[in-house]
Amino acid sequence: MASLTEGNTRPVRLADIAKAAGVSHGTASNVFSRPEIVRQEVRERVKAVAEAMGYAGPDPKGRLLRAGKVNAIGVATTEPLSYFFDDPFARVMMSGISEACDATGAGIALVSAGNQEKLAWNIQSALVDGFILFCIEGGSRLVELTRERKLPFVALELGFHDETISAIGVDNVAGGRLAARHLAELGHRRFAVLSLTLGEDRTGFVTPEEVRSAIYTGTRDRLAGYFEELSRFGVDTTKIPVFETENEAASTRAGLEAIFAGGEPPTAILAMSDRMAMIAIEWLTARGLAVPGDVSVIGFDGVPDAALCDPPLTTIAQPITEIGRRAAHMILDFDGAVRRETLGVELLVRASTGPAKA
Amino acid sequence: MASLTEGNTRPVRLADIAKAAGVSHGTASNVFSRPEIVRQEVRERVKAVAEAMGYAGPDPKGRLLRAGKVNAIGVATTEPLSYFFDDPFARVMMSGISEACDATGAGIALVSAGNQEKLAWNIQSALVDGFILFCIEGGSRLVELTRERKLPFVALELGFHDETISAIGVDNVAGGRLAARHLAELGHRRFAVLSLTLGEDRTGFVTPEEVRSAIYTGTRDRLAGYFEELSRFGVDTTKIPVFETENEAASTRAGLEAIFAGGEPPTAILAMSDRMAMIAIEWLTARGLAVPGDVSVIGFDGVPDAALCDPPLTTIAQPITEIGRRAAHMILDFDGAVRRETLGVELLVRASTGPAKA
DNA sequence: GCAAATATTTGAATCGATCCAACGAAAGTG
DNA sequence: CACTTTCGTTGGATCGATTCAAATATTTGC
Repeated sequence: MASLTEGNTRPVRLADIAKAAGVSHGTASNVFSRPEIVRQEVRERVKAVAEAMGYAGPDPKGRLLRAGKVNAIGVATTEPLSYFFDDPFARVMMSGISEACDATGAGIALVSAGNQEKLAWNIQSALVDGFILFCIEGGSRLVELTRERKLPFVALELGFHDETISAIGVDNVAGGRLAARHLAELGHRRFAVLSLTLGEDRTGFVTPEEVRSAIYTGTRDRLAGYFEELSRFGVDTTKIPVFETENEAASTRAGLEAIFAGGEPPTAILAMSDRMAMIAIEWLTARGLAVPGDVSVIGFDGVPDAALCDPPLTTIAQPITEIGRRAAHMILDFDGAVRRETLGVELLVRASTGPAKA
Repeated sequence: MASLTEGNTRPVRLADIAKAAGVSHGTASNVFSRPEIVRQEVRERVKAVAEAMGYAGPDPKGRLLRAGKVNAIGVATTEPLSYFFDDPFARVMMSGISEACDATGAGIALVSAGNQEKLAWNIQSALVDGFILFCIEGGSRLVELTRERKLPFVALELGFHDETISAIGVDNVAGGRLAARHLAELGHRRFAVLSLTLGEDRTGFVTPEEVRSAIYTGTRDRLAGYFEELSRFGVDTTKIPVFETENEAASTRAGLEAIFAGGEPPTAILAMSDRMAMIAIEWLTARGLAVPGDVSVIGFDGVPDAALCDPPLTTIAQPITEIGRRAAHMILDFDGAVRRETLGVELLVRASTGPAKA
């Protein structure tokens, strides 16, 4: 009856099998990891014993310690885990990462955490060979934490001006210019910008000084691109309202309210993400303003949904999948070097932009 | 110069720190894992030494072996990894899983493999505390492989009639009936079915005998639901063409071609997935057939995209997020019991179904 | 000032495998 | 028949931590 009571018996280990089969643990190990070097008779006996004892196969936990390599790359963010499946930008990026991982047989471990403390723990204890960081918000902390693990990592979006870390991003200045030129050439002269965050935990209109001292250089560069190009067309960029949102519905709508509360509403909106752009289109339409009849809207990112909204969104497309693929390869083929890659962007003209109203 | 040559020096271990700081490794370990029980002076000294020597913190690989728990759940499929981010059904499901994992602080490891051999290896070596299996194709092999790991696991969709494994799925018979009744009540009498696979690696029209011997009971049950309900309305179900597809564009279109090649085209299509339903709508529209004017189409799943297509899809909605949540909890709160849960489905009437043409 | 109570530290044991130098046995060679 | 190969097997070392009973140090109480 003892055997019945001890229902919670510990699992059989390789050593147990070895002893029961009367072979050394070295041989038992070989039966599973390099069966070809073990004599057939022995191999079969050991396998039979393993089967009989209910052995689950070599435990990866043990193997891992010896082998050193996990064969998985961690993708980390400060957003909740569902971000990876809900956010269109993240999804396309993950698709690119998946592709590279599939090709090499590596796995993907998703790492995230709501609060700071858990984030630290999760980064510290993730079983991965390297990290890809989604530097959305709280990015600097994420980078610090990851740096301490002393594993290879890449930051997506060259958010911070830190040349010591590997990063992949797009030419934000060029993207900004492309967007601005497109609208300017359509005759627009009154603009408003829906901006991504410039620092942490901020929202609302921003002043030119705040722009200059921005932590997030990605945001700053897009803005710089917009402004540089618009000044060439003689637009007084100091008059352009720039509203910083959290890249979601509530703050974006608040921004639109604020922007359109003024006396001279813009005829074109430069949104720094497709998400904001789509929210803007919805808001404008609901307000009875025609897009692009009354107001033109241009996005940034080039997520698939942007092609499907009504009207289809004109936007600056990033090579999102390619960024993901490259990021994964940077980790998978890590050689110790710090790499910073900047990819090009492309203007995708669809139907949300049109000539300025006369 | 020796120090320069040995650039590839092995990383510092906890034991190195202990020695350098003149404490036992037990104490060194405590400094990191239970700092409160170490005298402040010692704690600070050890931390300083660690910092100076460039210690990356306790290696999770080592910790893991001792601790035994990974604190991550594996989600496995035989599809490529990108399936998790591309497929709408999978995405919603993952969202539910993420939610549960976020709440408990667990991580998610994505496991997949194109070929059989890699699949086996990936399942065997995944560092997880349990598995959630997406039993799409090759599901039975996936289940066998996973069973051998002797870790808790749940199959999504009670695909196989194996009462010994935990599974979560929906009442497919009820779903089939709901769909069939809806169309029958709209006056339809000529149907065609776009079916998910009944066995492995199959495609094309299926005979009633094949239906009876189907491996995938999910598919079989939906079909059974359709047929049971339609017979009540006096429809001769033996005349209904059932075309098995691979749930993607090419084979679905091939099915439609085949179905509409016959003399008496159907006025309503019962699709076993929203994906096929949406492909069908596209195909029909391109062919000049109005939906639902000429042909009504009903789907199955209730993925978000289905609400957005044109016309919005009438479908049988599964509580996808809830399934994901429950699956994750089954692993996270595993108690040794085999659980089989069947959730209800719901008819979502939108615009892709209408009265049969007089 | 001394015993008891409490706070720290130690070091061996453990987690579950893989690797590898060394060794014994069988087979091949001149 | 002695001598080298080849093939299989052995068992100790190692991967990098955590844990815990025992040893030692420090306080506290009287």
